[in-house]
Amino acid sequence: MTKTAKGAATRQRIVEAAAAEIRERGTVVTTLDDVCRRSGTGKSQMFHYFPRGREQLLLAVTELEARNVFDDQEPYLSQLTSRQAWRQWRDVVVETCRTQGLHCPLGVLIADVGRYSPAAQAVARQLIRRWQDAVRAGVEATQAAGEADPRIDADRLAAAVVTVIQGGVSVLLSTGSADHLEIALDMVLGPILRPFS
Amino acid sequence: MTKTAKGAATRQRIVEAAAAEIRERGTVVTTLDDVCRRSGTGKSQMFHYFPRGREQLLLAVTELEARNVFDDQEPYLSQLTSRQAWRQWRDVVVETCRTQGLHCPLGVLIADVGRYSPAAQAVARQLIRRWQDAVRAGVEATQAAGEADPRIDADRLAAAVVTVIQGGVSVLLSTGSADHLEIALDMVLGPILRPFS
DNA sequence: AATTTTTTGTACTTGCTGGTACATTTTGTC
DNA sequence: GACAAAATGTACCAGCAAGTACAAAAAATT
Repeated sequence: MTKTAKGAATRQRIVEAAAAEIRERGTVVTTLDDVCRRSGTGKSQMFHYFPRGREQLLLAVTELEARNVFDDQEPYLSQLTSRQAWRQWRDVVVETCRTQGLHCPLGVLIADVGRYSPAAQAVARQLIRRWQDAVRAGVEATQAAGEADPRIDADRLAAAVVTVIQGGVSVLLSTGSADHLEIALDMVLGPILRPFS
Repeated sequence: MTKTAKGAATRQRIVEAAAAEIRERGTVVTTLDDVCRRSGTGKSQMFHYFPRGREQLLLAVTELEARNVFDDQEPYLSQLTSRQAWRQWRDVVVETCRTQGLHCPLGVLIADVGRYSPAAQAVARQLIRRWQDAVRAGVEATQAAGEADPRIDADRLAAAVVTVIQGGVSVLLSTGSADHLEIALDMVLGPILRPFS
């Protein structure tokens, strides 16, 4: 489909425009024409690079956002070895969600897109999996460093963390407040934030 | 708008048909014609009882579902005084979500409708509030009965519980599995499920 | 029974959105 | 520079879904 550098650039512009549009206004109300306008392209390109149309574009957006979200967090996640690092990470997560508010890509992604196309659902599932793995690795590293109770089940804790984040974002979407996220995250992270004796 | 019993009945049929349709197939793909067909009415009635159209209907559905969800849970919630009752409630929540799966009205509601109309958002917010209040009352009752650690902050725990449920449903929607819900709920309920000394 | 109000049926309009057709330009290749 | 392939511009189509117009039937009111 894409054979030249120019083409690749155009394709990318389209995906990024779509992602931005969706982040700002939501999936349902974002139209292909909006995306074309924003990316400075026409329907022609649209269907040239995404022959299966809207569905295919949404999938590409989903993948892009999944990458973005993960790349954003990765540097923090890979250094979770001390209680202090955890505390910092907690703050980053809450703050990111709070400021991005309704535009939280992860929220939009999983809540919105995932439900309607099996392919996008698979992407969402994979993102959750990776996210959870990264958190689990962090827990294990902290345990290995002797900074956390070794009796903590790292994978269960990680599962709870991603669930709580997802829920917090969800509540944020309907209430506009990140309080729930903060409270629940604190509670779940409790065992690892508090010193163990 | 509605002056006679017959009219009220029709109006109700419309809302219920819409709710069912949305539960089964989702908000985005549900059309007014679908609702008319299912309720055995015509556009004429539709706009007679909901002059502001689709938006107004969705709001009515949101309110209906909010009532339903809460009425379902209320009997359980009001009797949360023993650790055993909590364990039972936990099972009911998980099981309900698991079997209802993608059709979970709460999930659909808050994730789907809430984001697009301020009015619906208000309803969602109120539902969360009531739900959280009920859980908090349960925690306090359990503490009063001497079955739970009095040092637990009831409101924070309640906030975490609703967050976790919301998140669990959200994850369920994209992964199809209720495992996350179960794990996170267990973890958050930990302090109240385990005997304290 | 007359009349006014409410309820309902039918047919239509309008606007938008995903998607297509096809011609034209640009780009890479020999 | 010729030729093929890729990229792009313009114009269009088909369908669908929200919403409207208006008249007819059914109830309520007197």
